[in-house]
Amino acid sequence: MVTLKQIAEKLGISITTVSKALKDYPDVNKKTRKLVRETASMLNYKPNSFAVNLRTKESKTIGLIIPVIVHHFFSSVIKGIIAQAEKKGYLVIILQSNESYELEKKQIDLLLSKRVDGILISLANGTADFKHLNEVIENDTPLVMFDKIAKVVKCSKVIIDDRKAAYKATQHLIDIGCKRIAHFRGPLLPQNSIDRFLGYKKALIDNGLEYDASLVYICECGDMSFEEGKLNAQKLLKEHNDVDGIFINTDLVAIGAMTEFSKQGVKIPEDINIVGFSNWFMASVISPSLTTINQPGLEMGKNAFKLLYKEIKKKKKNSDFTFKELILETDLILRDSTRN
Amino acid sequence: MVTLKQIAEKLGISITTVSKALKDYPDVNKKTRKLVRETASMLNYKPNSFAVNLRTKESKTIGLIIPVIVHHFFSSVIKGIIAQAEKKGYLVIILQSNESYELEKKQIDLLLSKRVDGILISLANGTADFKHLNEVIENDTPLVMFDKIAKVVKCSKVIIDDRKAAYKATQHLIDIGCKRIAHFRGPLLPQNSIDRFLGYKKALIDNGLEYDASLVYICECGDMSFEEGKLNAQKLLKEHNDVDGIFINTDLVAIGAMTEFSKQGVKIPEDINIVGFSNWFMASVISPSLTTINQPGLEMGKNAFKLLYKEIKKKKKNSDFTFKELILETDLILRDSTRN
DNA sequence: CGATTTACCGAAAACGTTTTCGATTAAGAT
DNA sequence: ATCTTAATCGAAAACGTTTTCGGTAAATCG
Repeated sequence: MVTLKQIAEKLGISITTVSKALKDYPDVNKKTRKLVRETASMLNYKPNSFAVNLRTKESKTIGLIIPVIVHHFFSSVIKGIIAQAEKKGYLVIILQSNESYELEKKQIDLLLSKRVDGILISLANGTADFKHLNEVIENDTPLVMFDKIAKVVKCSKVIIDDRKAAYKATQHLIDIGCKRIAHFRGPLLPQNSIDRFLGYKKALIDNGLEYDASLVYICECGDMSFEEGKLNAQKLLKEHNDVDGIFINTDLVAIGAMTEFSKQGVKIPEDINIVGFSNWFMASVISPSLTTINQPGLEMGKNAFKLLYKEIKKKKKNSDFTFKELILETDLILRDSTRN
Repeated sequence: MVTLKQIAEKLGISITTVSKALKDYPDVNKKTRKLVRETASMLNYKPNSFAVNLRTKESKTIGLIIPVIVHHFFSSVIKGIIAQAEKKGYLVIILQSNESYELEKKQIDLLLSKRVDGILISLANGTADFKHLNEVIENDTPLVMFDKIAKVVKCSKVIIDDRKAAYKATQHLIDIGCKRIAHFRGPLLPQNSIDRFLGYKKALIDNGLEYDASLVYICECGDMSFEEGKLNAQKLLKEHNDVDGIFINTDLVAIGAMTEFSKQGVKIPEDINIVGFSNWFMASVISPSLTTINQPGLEMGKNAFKLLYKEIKKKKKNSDFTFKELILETDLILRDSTRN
């Protein structure tokens, strides 16, 4: 591997001058600059990034912690982040927390010890304690959270208005005439889950419908899944035969439920109307296609990186920075799982 | 940020001793070792990885270049790689080539200049030139390719036997009585596409069926997609009314085709039997569910990293290394899109 | 008791940059 | 001829670690 020193020796000048020439410093002769550049590219010189990192105290690398990777929404977010980061010359290290708080903690530590320039995170469902995140902030490492966030932590965030979106979804069910609307809410903890539930509840009450807690199905299992949808559908059919609409926390669960319903001869949307959440690609492809809320993963990823980037820049200039909370718009996408 | 120097000063000993104590060198007194460890953790010391990298000439980081991220198979591969890497203390930087040869080239350069310890890559559909890959090898950076590989390049590889799998898929169509079997082969270039086509062709010939080139549909567009399936299905219906089976290059295209068929009143599997490829999760969920070939993404990712890791280790020890080509098993998964 | 071994410690070089601060020379001004 | 200014270069420190190689003192041995 060729170094500045080798170029310097070959040209009979100092390392300093070579370094400055390559960075186009005005205090080196234009002819020398040209000469240096030429021999550098001739020798295929590439700066040793380890040395550069050490000297400049930055690695042009950020860390990303995400609950799951094999997931339409999250992989879209990843794509958005990587695309935006590449534009600004940043690389991204990806870690999967697997919805585990313990792993998440370790991974934060790992990233801090690697001295990444910033951290992007979407929380695991289980994290209720935020010491590790505050450690990042105390460490003076820029941090931005997206989608699954903790409101308490003082950092920038990019989210959707889950409550509003859930309200919109439920309102749609009411508008098309549903009277008994159930809700599959998924796990208890994450803020999204809570907010979507609250939006659902508020829509019912605002429209003069009774809120019945027995119509809300919680997921005991750790991860949202197809199976969960099937199980909840089975339970629902046993316990309530008057339900005519369901607002379901996430598309995959909705698809599981639909599979179970069609297996048991329950017609969608004739017998039960279903609205999902996220707009997975799959939702447009199954039959009947699934009415759902569009969750803009790509945009979320891009914006999360943009916020992080701003903070990194500010930190470098030592100017102070105020946290932003960005709320992205969502749309209700009408399809065949709800009647018009 | 606390450094070795600060610990040394606090304890009145040398930097050397502190460093050695933290690495449990036998030539430092056990009491000193303990003392150093304690004050280090008290001061929350974390080694400066920039300095460590520079000194040890390794970053414990590998690069991964992948054509697309939002993709069931590829995101599974990513998960496998990350999981395995984490076990061995490696981090992974992910880049998306977006099926573009130009981008792929730039990204290779980027990773080399970042001095990653190794590179994992699945080729873009368009890459027919392999200079950039040979550059990696000349650079003495361990390289392993997976799934979309170039046979010519001298490095380790992990793949499936696309030809055999395609043969198996086509044989299944023949076994259930299909006489006119079409093939949607996707783009021309990548090796997988070629091999799957060859497997399809060989199965026909081995079974005494005529190979008809007009039954093979190529994709003009760059990326395999749902739309491509629809388009090909439309064309097929116009051009050939006697086709009773199709082997389709990838599940997403198959699902697009099925959507078009059911829209046009063609019944599956009664009128046309369909076999896909990859076993996307979606394939099990749509109706009718899709018979397909199981492509073990997670395993592929894990094994790709394992091979890379071995090579990295060997390189460190300066012992020589022979490239391995790992071929993973695939299964035909019978579902409702083919009759039994 | 002198010689050898053992246990423990530290000085210093090295990794390859970046950047500050002088130094030198030549040109221009007086 | 002297002084100022501009143009061009380089020495050296610094970033924080790892590791080699000696050095000292105490312990062991003959």
